[in-house]
Amino acid sequence: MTEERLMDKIIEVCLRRGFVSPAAEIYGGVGGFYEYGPLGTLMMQKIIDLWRQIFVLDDDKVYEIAGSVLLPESVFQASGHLESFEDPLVQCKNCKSMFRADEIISDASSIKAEGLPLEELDKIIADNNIKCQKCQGDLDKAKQFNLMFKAEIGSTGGTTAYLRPETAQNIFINFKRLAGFMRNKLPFGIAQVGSSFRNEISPRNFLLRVREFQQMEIEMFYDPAKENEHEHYEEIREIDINIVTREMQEKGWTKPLKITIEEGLEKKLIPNQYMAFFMAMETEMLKVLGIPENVFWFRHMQDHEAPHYSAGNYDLEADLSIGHMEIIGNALRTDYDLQKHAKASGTSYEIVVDDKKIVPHVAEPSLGVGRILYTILEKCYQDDGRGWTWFKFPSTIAPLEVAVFPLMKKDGLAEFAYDLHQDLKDAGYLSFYDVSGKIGKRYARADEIGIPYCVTVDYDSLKKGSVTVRDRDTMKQIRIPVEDLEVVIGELSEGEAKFEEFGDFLQ
RNA sequence: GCAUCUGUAGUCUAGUGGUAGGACUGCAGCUUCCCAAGCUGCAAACCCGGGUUCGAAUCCCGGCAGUUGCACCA
Repeated sequence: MTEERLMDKIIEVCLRRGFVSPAAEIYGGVGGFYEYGPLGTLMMQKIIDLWRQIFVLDDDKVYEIAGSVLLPESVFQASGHLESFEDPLVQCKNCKSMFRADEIISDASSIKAEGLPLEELDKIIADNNIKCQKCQGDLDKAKQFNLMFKAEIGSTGGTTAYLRPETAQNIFINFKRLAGFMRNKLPFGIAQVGSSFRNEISPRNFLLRVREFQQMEIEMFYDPAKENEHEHYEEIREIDINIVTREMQEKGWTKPLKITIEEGLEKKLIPNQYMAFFMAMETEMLKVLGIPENVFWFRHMQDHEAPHYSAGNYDLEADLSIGHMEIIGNALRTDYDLQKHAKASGTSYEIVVDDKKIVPHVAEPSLGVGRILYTILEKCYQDDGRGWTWFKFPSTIAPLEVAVFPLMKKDGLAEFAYDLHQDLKDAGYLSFYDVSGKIGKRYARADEIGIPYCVTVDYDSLKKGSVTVRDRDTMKQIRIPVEDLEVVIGELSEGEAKFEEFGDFLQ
Protein backbone atom coordinates (compact mmCIF):
# COMPACT_ATOMS: atom_id res chain seq x y z
CA MET A 1 0.00 0.00 0.00
CA THR A 2 1.42 3.29 -1.03
CA GLU A 3 0.73 6.33 1.07
CA GLU A 4 -1.40 8.74 -0.89
CA ARG A 5 0.08 12.19 -1.05
CA LEU A 6 -1.73 15.01 0.69
CA MET A 7 -1.71 17.03 -2.51
CA ASP A 8 -3.45 14.18 -4.36
CA LYS A 9 -6.18 14.00 -1.74
CA ILE A 10 -6.73 17.73 -2.01
CA ILE A 11 -6.81 17.61 -5.81
CA GLU A 12 -9.39 14.83 -5.61
CA VAL A 13 -11.71 16.91 -3.41
CA CYS A 14 -11.11 19.98 -5.55
CA LEU A 15 -12.21 18.14 -8.69
CA ARG A 16 -15.16 16.39 -7.13
CA ARG A 17 -16.60 19.31 -5.18
CA GLY A 18 -16.08 22.15 -7.60
CA PHE A 19 -13.08 24.02 -6.27
CA VAL A 20 -10.57 23.83 -9.12
CA SER A 21 -10.14 21.82 -12.33
CA PRO A 22 -7.73 21.76 -15.27
CA ALA A 23 -8.44 24.19 -18.10
CA ALA A 24 -9.67 22.80 -21.43
CA GLU A 25 -10.06 19.42 -19.77
CA ILE A 26 -12.38 17.89 -22.40
CA TYR A 27 -9.74 18.56 -25.05
CA GLY A 28 -6.97 16.91 -23.08
CA GLY A 29 -6.11 19.91 -20.98
CA VAL A 30 -3.33 22.42 -21.21
CA GLY A 31 -0.49 22.39 -18.73
CA GLY A 32 -0.25 25.15 -16.19
CA PHE A 33 -3.77 26.49 -16.56
CA TYR A 34 -6.62 25.88 -14.14
CA GLU A 35 -10.21 26.98 -13.82
CA TYR A 36 -11.83 27.84 -10.55
CA GLY A 37 -15.20 26.21 -10.00
CA PRO A 38 -18.07 27.55 -7.90
CA LEU A 39 -16.48 26.93 -4.50
CA GLY A 40 -12.97 27.86 -5.61
CA THR A 41 -14.26 31.12 -6.98
CA LEU A 42 -16.06 31.97 -3.74
CA MET A 43 -12.85 31.34 -1.82
CA MET A 44 -10.75 33.31 -4.25
CA GLN A 45 -13.13 36.24 -3.90
CA LYS A 46 -12.91 36.02 -0.13
CA ILE A 47 -9.11 36.05 -0.24
CA ILE A 48 -9.14 39.09 -2.50
CA ASP A 49 -11.76 40.83 -0.36
CA LEU A 50 -9.71 40.33 2.79
CA TRP A 51 -6.53 41.57 1.10
CA ARG A 52 -8.40 44.60 -0.26
CA GLN A 53 -9.81 45.40 3.17
CA ILE A 54 -6.46 45.14 4.94
CA PHE A 55 -4.11 46.63 2.38
CA VAL A 56 -6.28 49.04 0.42
CA LEU A 57 -9.49 50.16 2.12
CA ASP A 58 -7.98 50.46 5.59
CA ASP A 59 -5.24 52.74 4.29
CA ASP A 60 -6.16 56.26 3.11
CA LYS A 61 -3.01 56.47 1.06
CA VAL A 62 -3.62 53.38 -1.05
CA TYR A 63 -5.89 53.16 -4.09
CA GLU A 64 -6.55 50.27 -6.43
CA ILE A 65 -6.41 50.30 -10.23
CA ALA A 66 -7.16 47.78 -12.98
CA GLY A 67 -4.57 47.81 -15.75
CA SER A 68 -4.26 46.21 -19.14
CA VAL A 69 -3.10 42.62 -19.21
CA LEU A 70 -1.51 42.86 -22.66
CA LEU A 71 1.18 45.50 -23.03
CA PRO A 72 3.48 46.53 -25.89
CA GLU A 73 7.05 45.33 -26.11
CA SER A 74 8.44 48.75 -25.24
CA VAL A 75 7.19 48.38 -21.68
CA PHE A 76 9.18 45.22 -21.11
CA GLN A 77 12.16 46.48 -22.99
CA ALA A 78 12.37 49.29 -20.46
CA SER A 79 11.51 47.22 -17.41
CA GLY A 80 14.26 44.72 -18.11
CA HIS A 81 11.90 41.78 -18.42
CA LEU A 82 12.68 41.19 -22.05
CA GLU A 83 16.32 40.81 -21.25
CA SER A 84 16.06 38.75 -18.11
CA PHE A 85 13.16 36.67 -19.33
CA GLU A 86 14.80 35.57 -22.53
CA ASP A 87 17.45 33.13 -21.54
CA PRO A 88 19.43 31.51 -24.34
CA LEU A 89 19.57 27.78 -23.66
CA VAL A 90 21.66 25.03 -25.18
CA GLN A 91 20.94 21.36 -25.00
CA CYS A 92 23.39 18.47 -24.97
CA LYS A 93 22.82 16.22 -27.99
CA ASN A 94 23.91 13.21 -25.99
CA CYS A 95 22.40 13.41 -22.50
CA LYS A 96 19.77 16.06 -23.30
CA SER A 97 20.74 18.26 -20.36
CA MET A 98 19.87 21.94 -20.72
CA PHE A 99 22.23 24.77 -19.85
CA ARG A 100 22.11 28.52 -20.06
CA ALA A 101 24.34 29.32 -23.03
CA ASP A 102 25.99 32.37 -21.47
CA GLU A 103 26.71 30.52 -18.24
CA ILE A 104 28.22 27.47 -19.82
CA ILE A 105 30.46 29.76 -21.88
CA SER A 106 31.66 31.80 -18.92
CA ASP A 107 32.24 28.61 -16.94
CA ALA A 108 34.38 27.12 -19.68
CA SER A 109 36.18 30.27 -20.79
CA SER A 110 36.74 33.84 -19.76
CA ILE A 111 34.36 35.17 -22.39
CA LYS A 112 31.49 37.31 -21.17
CA ALA A 113 28.61 36.07 -23.26
CA GLU A 114 25.66 37.68 -21.56
CA GLY A 115 23.27 39.38 -23.98
CA LEU A 116 24.98 38.15 -27.14
CA PRO A 117 22.88 37.01 -30.10
CA LEU A 118 22.35 33.30 -30.65
CA GLU A 119 24.67 33.00 -33.67
CA GLU A 120 27.56 34.45 -31.70
CA LEU A 121 26.89 32.11 -28.79
CA ASP A 122 26.96 29.17 -31.21
CA LYS A 123 30.20 30.44 -32.70
CA ILE A 124 31.88 30.83 -29.30
CA ILE A 125 30.78 27.34 -28.29
CA ALA A 126 32.15 25.90 -31.54
CA ASP A 127 35.38 27.93 -31.53
CA ASN A 128 36.20 27.08 -27.95
CA ASN A 129 35.06 23.50 -28.26
CA ILE A 130 32.76 23.80 -25.26
CA LYS A 131 31.16 20.51 -24.29
CA CYS A 132 28.35 19.35 -22.04
CA GLN A 133 29.21 19.84 -18.39
CA LYS A 134 27.75 16.49 -17.48
CA CYS A 135 28.76 14.02 -20.13
CA GLN A 136 31.14 15.95 -22.36
CA GLY A 137 28.75 15.43 -25.25
CA ASP A 138 28.29 17.85 -28.15
CA LEU A 139 26.00 20.81 -27.62
CA ASP A 140 23.13 21.64 -29.94
CA LYS A 141 22.48 25.16 -31.23
CA ALA A 142 21.42 27.79 -28.73
CA LYS A 143 17.78 28.84 -28.71
CA GLN A 144 15.83 31.47 -26.83
CA PHE A 145 13.49 30.39 -24.15
CA ASN A 146 11.08 33.19 -23.47
CA LEU A 147 9.14 33.17 -20.24
CA MET A 148 6.73 35.81 -21.51
CA PHE A 149 3.79 35.01 -23.78
CA LYS A 150 4.11 36.91 -27.01
CA ALA A 151 1.23 38.32 -29.06
CA GLU A 152 0.75 40.46 -32.14
CA ILE A 153 -1.53 43.49 -32.03
CA GLY A 154 -3.34 44.55 -35.20
CA SER A 155 -4.62 42.58 -38.17
CA THR A 156 -1.32 42.91 -39.99
CA GLY A 157 0.66 42.09 -36.90
CA GLY A 158 2.30 45.47 -36.57
CA THR A 159 3.05 45.65 -32.86
CA THR A 160 4.63 43.00 -30.72
CA ALA A 161 3.11 42.71 -27.27
CA TYR A 162 3.39 40.47 -24.25
CA LEU A 163 1.04 39.26 -21.58
CA ARG A 164 2.29 40.89 -18.42
CA PRO A 165 4.52 38.68 -16.28
CA GLU A 166 3.62 40.73 -13.21
CA THR A 167 0.89 43.28 -12.57
CA ALA A 168 3.35 45.86 -11.31
CA GLN A 169 4.34 47.33 -14.66
CA ASN A 170 0.92 48.93 -15.22
CA ILE A 171 1.52 51.01 -12.14
CA PHE A 172 5.01 52.13 -13.11
CA ILE A 173 4.02 53.13 -16.62
CA ASN A 174 1.06 55.09 -15.24
CA PHE A 175 3.06 56.66 -12.48
CA LYS A 176 2.75 60.23 -13.70
CA ARG A 177 -1.05 60.23 -13.72
CA LEU A 178 -1.31 58.19 -10.54
CA ALA A 179 1.03 60.54 -8.72
CA GLY A 180 -1.09 63.41 -10.02
CA PHE A 181 -4.20 61.76 -8.64
CA MET A 182 -2.42 61.48 -5.29
CA ARG A 183 -1.57 65.17 -5.65
CA ASN A 184 2.14 64.41 -5.94
CA LYS A 185 2.45 63.78 -2.26
CA LEU A 186 4.46 60.90 -0.86
CA PRO A 187 3.99 58.36 0.46
CA PHE A 188 1.23 56.66 -1.50
CA GLY A 189 0.45 53.22 -2.73
CA ILE A 190 -1.22 51.81 -5.83
CA ALA A 191 -2.73 48.37 -5.62
CA GLN A 192 -3.81 45.99 -8.31
CA VAL A 193 -5.25 42.50 -8.51
CA GLY A 194 -5.37 40.50 -11.70
CA SER A 195 -3.88 37.84 -13.90
CA SER A 196 -0.22 37.57 -14.79
CA PHE A 197 1.35 35.08 -17.16
CA ARG A 198 4.65 33.23 -17.25
CA ASN A 199 5.41 30.53 -19.75
CA GLU A 200 6.99 28.20 -17.22
CA ILE A 201 9.12 25.43 -18.66
CA SER A 202 7.42 22.78 -16.59
CA PRO A 203 4.29 23.65 -14.65
CA ARG A 204 3.93 21.31 -11.72
CA ASN A 205 2.34 20.79 -8.35
CA PHE A 206 -1.24 21.79 -9.07
CA LEU A 207 -1.86 25.46 -8.21
CA LEU A 208 1.68 26.10 -7.06
CA ARG A 209 3.47 26.41 -10.40
CA VAL A 210 1.13 27.64 -13.09
CA ARG A 211 1.31 29.72 -16.25
CA GLU A 212 -1.59 32.04 -15.49
CA PHE A 213 -2.05 33.25 -11.95
CA GLN A 214 -3.81 35.92 -9.97
CA GLN A 215 -1.59 38.39 -8.20
CA MET A 216 -2.46 40.95 -5.58
CA GLU A 217 0.23 43.61 -5.65
CA ILE A 218 0.89 47.01 -4.17
CA GLU A 219 3.55 49.45 -5.25
CA MET A 220 4.19 51.64 -2.24
CA PHE A 221 6.05 54.82 -3.20
CA TYR A 222 8.03 56.63 -0.53
CA ASP A 223 10.91 59.00 0.00
CA PRO A 224 13.97 56.87 0.80
CA ALA A 225 15.13 59.55 3.23
CA LYS A 226 11.96 58.86 5.19
CA GLU A 227 11.91 55.10 4.94
CA ASN A 228 11.45 54.80 8.68
CA GLU A 229 8.58 57.20 9.06
CA HIS A 230 5.71 54.90 8.20
CA GLU A 231 2.38 56.33 9.26
CA HIS A 232 1.11 53.12 10.84
CA TYR A 233 4.34 51.97 12.42
CA GLU A 234 3.06 52.22 15.98
CA GLU A 235 0.24 49.84 15.16
CA ILE A 236 2.54 47.08 13.90
CA ARG A 237 5.59 47.59 16.09
CA GLU A 238 4.82 44.74 18.47
CA ILE A 239 3.55 42.19 15.97
CA ASP A 240 5.52 38.95 15.95
CA ILE A 241 6.85 37.59 12.69
CA ASN A 242 8.97 34.59 11.76
CA ILE A 243 12.12 35.30 9.84
CA VAL A 244 15.00 33.35 8.30
CA THR A 245 18.08 35.53 7.92
CA ARG A 246 20.88 35.10 5.43
CA GLU A 247 23.16 34.16 8.28
CA MET A 248 20.79 31.41 9.38
CA GLN A 249 20.69 30.07 5.83
CA GLU A 250 24.46 29.87 5.68
CA LYS A 251 24.63 27.99 8.95
CA GLY A 252 21.73 25.72 8.14
CA TRP A 253 18.53 26.37 9.98
CA THR A 254 15.74 24.19 11.28
CA LYS A 255 13.43 26.71 12.87
CA PRO A 256 12.76 30.33 11.91
CA LEU A 257 13.52 33.13 14.31
CA LYS A 258 10.48 34.66 15.98
CA ILE A 259 10.89 38.37 16.61
CA THR A 260 8.81 41.49 16.86
CA ILE A 261 8.81 43.96 13.99
CA GLU A 262 10.62 46.42 16.26
CA GLU A 263 13.42 43.98 17.02
CA GLY A 264 13.70 43.09 13.35
CA LEU A 265 14.26 46.72 12.44
CA GLU A 266 16.69 47.37 15.29
CA LYS A 267 18.79 44.37 14.35
CA LYS A 268 18.58 45.38 10.68
CA LEU A 269 16.95 42.08 9.76
CA ILE A 270 14.19 44.06 8.06
CA PRO A 271 15.37 46.86 5.75
CA ASN A 272 12.84 49.56 6.61
CA GLN A 273 9.42 50.32 8.05
CA TYR A 274 7.65 50.03 4.72
CA MET A 275 8.80 46.46 4.23
CA ALA A 276 8.12 45.83 7.92
CA PHE A 277 4.54 47.02 7.59
CA PHE A 278 3.80 44.60 4.77
CA MET A 279 5.47 41.71 6.55
CA ALA A 280 3.38 42.36 9.65
CA MET A 281 0.11 42.67 7.77
CA GLU A 282 0.77 39.58 5.66
CA THR A 283 1.35 37.61 8.83
CA GLU A 284 -1.94 38.82 10.25
CA MET A 285 -3.78 38.15 7.02
CA LEU A 286 -2.63 34.54 6.72
CA LYS A 287 -3.59 33.86 10.32
CA VAL A 288 -7.10 35.14 9.66
CA LEU A 289 -7.26 32.82 6.66
CA GLY A 290 -6.66 29.76 8.83
CA ILE A 291 -2.94 29.27 8.20
CA PRO A 292 -1.15 28.71 11.52
CA GLU A 293 1.66 31.10 12.28
CA ASN A 294 4.20 28.34 12.84
CA VAL A 295 4.08 27.07 9.24
CA PHE A 296 5.30 30.19 7.45
CA TRP A 297 8.18 32.64 7.65
CA PHE A 298 9.95 35.39 5.75
CA ARG A 299 13.20 34.37 4.14
CA HIS A 300 15.74 36.99 3.20
CA MET A 301 16.66 35.71 -0.21
CA GLN A 302 20.25 35.45 -1.33
CA ASP A 303 21.40 38.00 -3.88
CA HIS A 304 21.44 35.54 -6.76
CA GLU A 305 17.87 34.45 -5.98
CA ALA A 306 16.36 37.90 -6.06
CA PRO A 307 14.66 39.26 -9.18
CA HIS A 308 16.56 41.62 -11.45
CA TYR A 309 14.68 44.65 -10.12
CA SER A 310 15.11 43.87 -6.44
CA ALA A 311 17.61 45.23 -3.96
CA GLY A 312 16.40 42.69 -1.45
CA ASN A 313 13.60 40.16 -1.31
CA TYR A 314 11.85 38.89 1.78
CA ASP A 315 9.69 36.09 0.55
CA LEU A 316 7.02 34.52 2.64
CA GLU A 317 7.49 30.79 2.47
CA ALA A 318 5.16 28.11 3.75
CA ASP A 319 5.99 24.64 4.92
CA LEU A 320 3.83 22.51 2.63
CA SER A 321 3.64 18.78 2.10
CA ILE A 322 5.79 19.09 -1.01
CA GLY A 323 8.42 21.21 0.74
CA HIS A 324 9.01 24.90 1.27
CA MET A 325 7.12 27.09 -1.14
CA GLU A 326 7.17 30.81 -1.86
CA ILE A 327 3.66 32.15 -1.33
CA ILE A 328 4.31 35.89 -1.22
CA GLY A 329 7.19 37.97 -2.55
CA ASN A 330 8.21 41.19 -0.83
CA ALA A 331 10.61 43.13 -3.00
CA LEU A 332 12.54 46.26 -2.30
CA ARG A 333 12.41 47.62 -5.83
CA THR A 334 14.01 50.94 -4.95
CA ASP A 335 13.74 53.42 -7.84
CA TYR A 336 14.74 50.77 -10.37
CA ASP A 337 11.50 50.66 -12.37
CA LEU A 338 10.65 54.35 -12.27
CA GLN A 339 14.14 55.29 -13.41
CA LYS A 340 14.02 52.77 -16.23
CA HIS A 341 10.66 53.95 -17.53
CA ALA A 342 11.48 57.62 -17.05
CA LYS A 343 14.58 57.22 -19.13
CA ALA A 344 13.09 55.01 -21.82
CA SER A 345 9.98 57.15 -22.30
CA GLY A 346 11.47 60.55 -21.68
CA THR A 347 8.89 61.21 -18.98
CA SER A 348 9.88 62.90 -15.74
CA TYR A 349 9.08 60.76 -12.75
CA GLU A 350 10.41 63.19 -10.19
CA ILE A 351 8.38 64.36 -7.25
CA VAL A 352 9.15 67.37 -5.11
CA VAL A 353 9.72 66.57 -1.46
CA ASP A 354 10.88 69.33 0.88
CA ASP A 355 11.89 71.45 -2.12
CA LYS A 356 14.02 68.67 -3.52
CA LYS A 357 13.25 66.61 -6.59
CA ILE A 358 13.41 62.88 -6.00
CA VAL A 359 12.37 59.70 -7.72
CA PRO A 360 10.48 57.70 -5.12
CA HIS A 361 11.51 54.27 -3.92
CA VAL A 362 9.15 51.33 -3.99
CA ALA A 363 8.32 48.53 -1.59
CA GLU A 364 6.24 45.81 -3.18
CA PRO A 365 4.28 42.98 -1.61
CA SER A 366 3.21 40.53 -4.29
CA LEU A 367 0.77 37.89 -3.17
CA GLY A 368 -0.24 34.89 -5.26
CA VAL A 369 -3.92 34.12 -4.83
CA GLY A 370 -3.65 30.51 -6.02
CA ARG A 371 -0.72 29.72 -3.80
CA ILE A 372 -2.47 31.21 -0.80
CA LEU A 373 -5.61 29.26 -1.64
CA TYR A 374 -3.68 26.01 -1.90
CA THR A 375 -1.93 26.68 1.40
CA ILE A 376 -5.30 27.23 3.07
CA LEU A 377 -6.64 23.99 1.58
CA GLU A 378 -3.65 22.04 2.81
CA LYS A 379 -3.53 23.54 6.27
CA CYS A 380 -7.28 23.24 6.82
CA TYR A 381 -7.57 19.68 5.51
CA GLN A 382 -8.70 17.25 8.19
CA ASP A 383 -8.88 13.49 8.08
CA ASP A 384 -10.27 11.37 10.88
CA GLY A 385 -8.70 8.18 9.58
CA ARG A 386 -12.02 6.57 8.69
CA GLY A 387 -12.21 8.14 5.29
CA TRP A 388 -14.04 11.21 6.57
CA THR A 389 -12.40 14.39 5.50
CA TRP A 390 -13.31 17.99 5.96
CA PHE A 391 -11.84 21.47 5.68
CA LYS A 392 -11.49 23.36 8.91
CA PHE A 393 -11.99 26.73 7.23
CA PRO A 394 -12.61 29.78 9.37
CA SER A 395 -15.88 31.49 8.38
CA THR A 396 -13.84 34.29 6.83
CA ILE A 397 -12.65 31.97 4.08
CA ALA A 398 -15.27 29.19 4.01
CA PRO A 399 -16.87 29.20 0.55
CA LEU A 400 -20.26 28.63 2.16
CA GLU A 401 -20.89 29.83 5.69
CA VAL A 402 -23.96 28.01 6.90
CA ALA A 403 -26.10 25.07 5.78
CA VAL A 404 -29.80 24.59 6.51
CA PHE A 405 -31.39 21.14 6.53
CA PRO A 406 -34.84 19.85 7.33
CA LEU A 407 -34.53 16.69 9.42
CA MET A 408 -36.96 15.14 6.96
CA LYS A 409 -38.61 16.26 3.80
CA LYS A 410 -42.21 15.92 4.95
CA ASP A 411 -44.61 17.48 7.43
CA GLY A 412 -43.65 20.99 6.43
CA LEU A 413 -40.08 20.72 7.69
CA ALA A 414 -38.63 21.29 4.23
CA GLU A 415 -40.65 24.46 3.67
CA PHE A 416 -39.73 25.79 7.10
CA ALA A 417 -36.05 25.11 6.48
CA TYR A 418 -36.09 26.62 3.01
CA ASP A 419 -37.58 29.87 4.32
CA LEU A 420 -34.90 29.97 6.98
CA HIS A 421 -32.23 29.49 4.33
CA GLN A 422 -33.68 32.36 2.31
CA ASP A 423 -33.72 34.58 5.38
CA LEU A 424 -30.06 33.85 6.01
CA LYS A 425 -29.21 34.66 2.41
CA ASP A 426 -31.15 37.92 2.66
CA ALA A 427 -29.13 38.72 5.77
CA GLY A 428 -25.96 38.37 3.71
CA TYR A 429 -24.77 34.88 4.58
CA LEU A 430 -23.58 32.36 2.06
CA SER A 431 -26.16 29.75 2.96
CA PHE A 432 -26.61 26.29 1.50
CA TYR A 433 -29.86 24.34 1.51
CA ASP A 434 -29.98 20.55 1.17
CA VAL A 435 -32.81 18.04 1.51
CA SER A 436 -31.38 15.09 -0.34
CA GLY A 437 -30.47 11.95 1.57
CA LYS A 438 -30.23 11.27 5.26
CA ILE A 439 -29.34 13.99 7.70
CA GLY A 440 -25.98 12.39 8.52
CA LYS A 441 -24.96 12.32 4.91
CA ARG A 442 -25.88 15.96 4.55
CA TYR A 443 -23.70 16.87 7.52
CA ALA A 444 -20.85 14.96 5.90
CA ARG A 445 -21.34 16.70 2.58
CA ALA A 446 -21.31 20.07 4.31
CA ASP A 447 -18.23 19.18 6.38
CA GLU A 448 -16.32 18.05 3.33
CA ILE A 449 -16.46 21.53 1.80
CA GLY A 450 -15.85 23.22 5.11
CA ILE A 451 -19.23 24.75 5.98
CA PRO A 452 -18.70 25.81 9.62
CA TYR A 453 -22.29 25.56 10.89
CA CYS A 454 -25.29 23.41 10.03
CA VAL A 455 -28.79 24.42 11.09
CA THR A 456 -31.37 21.64 11.33
CA VAL A 457 -35.12 22.08 11.38
CA ASP A 458 -36.94 19.34 13.30
CA TYR A 459 -40.39 18.84 14.84
CA ASP A 460 -39.53 21.10 17.77
CA SER A 461 -38.90 23.84 15.25
CA LEU A 462 -42.53 23.67 14.18
CA LYS A 463 -43.85 23.30 17.73
CA LYS A 464 -41.52 25.52 19.72
CA GLY A 465 -39.82 27.68 17.12
CA SER A 466 -36.30 26.46 17.83
CA VAL A 467 -33.59 24.96 15.63
CA THR A 468 -30.37 23.08 16.29
CA VAL A 469 -27.00 24.49 15.27
CA ARG A 470 -24.13 22.11 14.75
CA ASP A 471 -20.45 22.99 14.93
CA ARG A 472 -18.41 21.36 12.17
CA ASP A 473 -15.24 20.74 14.13
CA THR A 474 -16.74 19.25 17.29
CA MET A 475 -19.98 17.90 15.80
CA LYS A 476 -21.68 19.25 18.91
CA GLN A 477 -25.09 20.84 18.76
CA ILE A 478 -26.99 23.52 20.59
CA ARG A 479 -30.65 24.50 20.37
CA ILE A 480 -31.61 28.12 19.91
CA PRO A 481 -34.79 30.08 19.14
CA VAL A 482 -35.27 30.69 15.42
CA GLU A 483 -35.42 34.44 15.93
CA ASP A 484 -31.88 34.39 17.37
CA LEU A 485 -30.43 32.46 14.44
CA GLU A 486 -29.07 35.35 12.38
CA VAL A 487 -27.43 36.96 15.39
CA VAL A 488 -25.93 33.68 16.58
CA ILE A 489 -24.55 32.76 13.15
CA GLY A 490 -23.24 36.29 12.80
CA GLU A 491 -21.40 36.28 16.10
CA LEU A 492 -20.02 32.79 15.55
CA SER A 493 -18.81 33.71 12.05
CA GLU A 494 -17.16 36.88 13.27
CA GLY A 495 -15.50 34.96 16.07
CA GLU A 496 -17.18 37.21 18.61
CA ALA A 497 -18.60 34.40 20.67
CA LYS A 498 -17.87 30.81 21.44
CA PHE A 499 -20.26 28.14 20.33
CA GLU A 500 -21.17 26.92 23.81
CA GLU A 501 -22.16 30.41 24.94
CA PHE A 502 -25.47 30.12 23.17
CA GLY A 503 -26.79 26.99 24.82
CA ASP A 504 -26.11 23.60 26.32
CA PHE A 505 -24.83 20.82 24.13
CA LEU A 506 -27.50 18.39 23.11
CA GLN A 507 -27.36 14.73 24.17
C1' G B 1 12.61 20.55 -22.16
C1' C B 2 15.00 15.34 -21.16
C1' A B 3 14.23 10.60 -18.77
C1' U B 4 10.64 7.58 -16.15
C1' C B 5 6.05 5.58 -14.88
C1' U B 6 0.93 6.43 -15.87
C1' G B 7 -4.06 7.76 -18.41
C1' U B 8 -11.24 3.03 -17.90
C1' A B 9 -18.18 6.80 -15.43
C1' G B 10 -18.07 12.79 -11.05
C1' U B 11 -14.24 9.94 -7.79
C1' C B 12 -11.44 5.37 -6.90
C1' U B 13 -10.77 1.03 -9.52
C1' A B 14 -11.45 -4.54 -12.25
C1' G B 15 -10.59 -6.38 -16.92
C1' U B 16 -9.80 -9.71 -21.75
C1' G B 17 -7.29 -8.80 -29.23
C1' G B 18 -14.03 -9.64 -30.27
C1' U B 19 -16.55 -2.49 -27.79
C1' A B 20 -16.63 -3.08 -20.33
C1' G B 21 -17.89 -4.89 -14.50
C1' G B 22 -17.50 -3.05 -9.19
C1' A B 23 -17.43 0.46 -5.17
C1' C B 24 -18.39 5.27 -3.63
C1' U B 25 -20.75 9.76 -5.35
C1' G B 26 -25.11 11.93 -7.95
C1' C B 27 -30.50 11.80 -9.16
C1' A B 28 -35.76 9.75 -8.12
C1' G B 29 -38.35 7.11 -4.45
C1' C B 30 -39.15 4.01 0.13
C1' U B 31 -37.62 3.85 5.26
C1' U B 32 -41.20 9.21 11.56
C1' C B 33 -34.47 9.29 9.87
C1' C B 34 -29.60 14.00 14.08
C1' C B 35 -23.99 12.35 12.20
C1' A B 36 -21.82 9.37 5.07
C1' A B 37 -23.06 2.19 6.57
C1' G B 38 -30.91 -0.15 4.90
C1' C B 39 -34.03 -1.06 0.32
C1' U B 40 -35.69 -0.17 -5.06
C1' G B 41 -34.77 2.14 -9.55
C1' C B 42 -32.03 5.53 -12.86
C1' A B 43 -27.80 8.10 -14.94
C1' A B 44 -22.69 7.88 -16.05
C1' A B 45 -16.41 5.82 -18.72
C1' C B 46 -12.18 2.89 -21.98
C1' C B 47 -7.37 10.84 -23.05
C1' C B 48 -6.77 12.24 -28.55
C1' G B 49 -4.95 10.86 -33.52
C1' G B 50 -2.69 7.37 -36.72
C1' G B 51 -0.93 2.25 -37.65
C1' U B 52 -1.20 -3.33 -37.30
C1' U B 53 -5.58 -6.56 -37.51
C1' C B 54 -11.45 -9.45 -40.03
C1' G B 55 -11.73 -6.76 -35.33
C1' A B 56 -8.25 -2.65 -30.32
C1' A B 57 -10.08 0.36 -24.92
C1' U B 58 -6.37 -3.92 -24.79
C1' C B 59 -0.40 -4.32 -29.38
C1' C B 60 2.81 -0.34 -31.99
C1' C B 61 3.85 4.97 -33.16
C1' G B 62 2.81 10.10 -32.35
C1' G B 63 0.34 13.89 -29.53
C1' C B 64 -1.90 15.74 -24.99
C1' A B 65 -2.16 15.52 -19.71
C1' G B 66 -0.33 13.93 -14.90
C1' U B 67 3.58 11.51 -11.27
C1' U B 68 8.71 11.14 -9.94
C1' G B 69 13.92 12.55 -11.00
C1' C B 70 17.13 16.19 -13.59
C1' A B 71 17.23 21.03 -15.59
C1' C B 72 14.59 25.76 -15.27
C1' C B 73 11.90 29.06 -11.87
C1' A B 74 13.41 37.26 -13.04
